[in-house]
Amino acid sequence: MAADKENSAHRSGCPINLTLEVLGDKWSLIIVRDMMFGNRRHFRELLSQNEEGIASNILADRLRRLMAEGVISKEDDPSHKQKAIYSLTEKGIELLPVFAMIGAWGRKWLPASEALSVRARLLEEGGPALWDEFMEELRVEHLGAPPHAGRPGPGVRARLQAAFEAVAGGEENAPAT
Amino acid sequence: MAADKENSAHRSGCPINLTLEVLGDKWSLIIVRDMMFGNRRHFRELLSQNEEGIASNILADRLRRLMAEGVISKEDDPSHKQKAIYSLTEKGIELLPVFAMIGAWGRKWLPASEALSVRARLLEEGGPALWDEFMEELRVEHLGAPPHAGRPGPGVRARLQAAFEAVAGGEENAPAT
DNA sequence: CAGTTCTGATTGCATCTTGCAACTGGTTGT
DNA sequence: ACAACCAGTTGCAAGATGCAATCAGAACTG
Repeated sequence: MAADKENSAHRSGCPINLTLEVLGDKWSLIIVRDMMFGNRRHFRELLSQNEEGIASNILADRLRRLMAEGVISKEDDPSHKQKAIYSLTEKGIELLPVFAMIGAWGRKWLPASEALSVRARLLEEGGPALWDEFMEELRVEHLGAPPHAGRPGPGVRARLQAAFEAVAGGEENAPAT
Repeated sequence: MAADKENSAHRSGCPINLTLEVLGDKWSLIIVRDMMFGNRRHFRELLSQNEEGIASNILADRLRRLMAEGVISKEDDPSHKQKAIYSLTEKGIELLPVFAMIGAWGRKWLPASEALSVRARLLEEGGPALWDEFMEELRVEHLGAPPHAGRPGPGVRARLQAAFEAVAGGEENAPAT
């Protein structure tokens, strides 16, 4: 049923337009963000731990669309017959630079909260080198790629999370790890 | 001017979420794209020369929202008592890196047409240096900033347009200058 | 100076999308 | 057996979108 992906008559062949046709709504990128930076992989995690309060039918619909577009994938959780694990594909992982730029713009021009801006700031300051390191990490976690040798210490997400908690600790309840 | 920007009860203070609340729909970025890369400054130009066929009521609504958010501004055209000129603000101009990243992703992962991908490719290859040059150019055109001395030859948009026409010339009718 | 065209929009209406709350069928833990 | 948990689905109201027609004022055209 997901075989018909190309026949849906795009508005135009412009790369920006095509991207907007896939991701141009208020929820799709929020879900990818939670998977990427919050490491949420199950339906319930994406539903209940979502900062913005997504509805379950919207979540189900967007997960379906993102799968059809090949941005994420879904497998059975071997430990729980009923649990599904959602993963980013390479196509999804490579949205990281887009997030970095969007985060930088939002941090500069919109009333972003101090705590939630820390990740964006670090990602911006780290530049392409940090993005590459994070993307490598995501490939290990989501695609099962072999881990890079000679890269000890906490991963990029752990570092971003630690920085967030250092700022958020005193002002609000920190979300579960 | 837009004094009531903070009171609209955001879903969350996350920079990515806030950006999506402003630009997360299928048309807003299309309009900014046409203003930025197509140099369209009038309602009619944005309406009739739009590749994707935006409806006039949607265009009017989005122009209103983008103005309320401070991404664009509107002035009277002195030559025509009825014409309005829309301009990018600094906030709007600084969306360029976001476009560059979105364009790069769309070009790589979606079925973008050859001709319409050329601009995205050049923007990607040019990197931050080219983006800065283009943003300076936009500041001159849209904000009335003094032009940089010692930068002769065609501007960035003209170069992107020339590259587009070189590819599109043989396969389709080129849009009017 | 009448008629046509051009300007930036607005209106009505049908259809698609979104949001909320309740609910389902099955699984797991006690 | 029973409650809690899992990934969703369903029904319905409200809002957003798309299309075509229309509008009023300003500007060219003869």
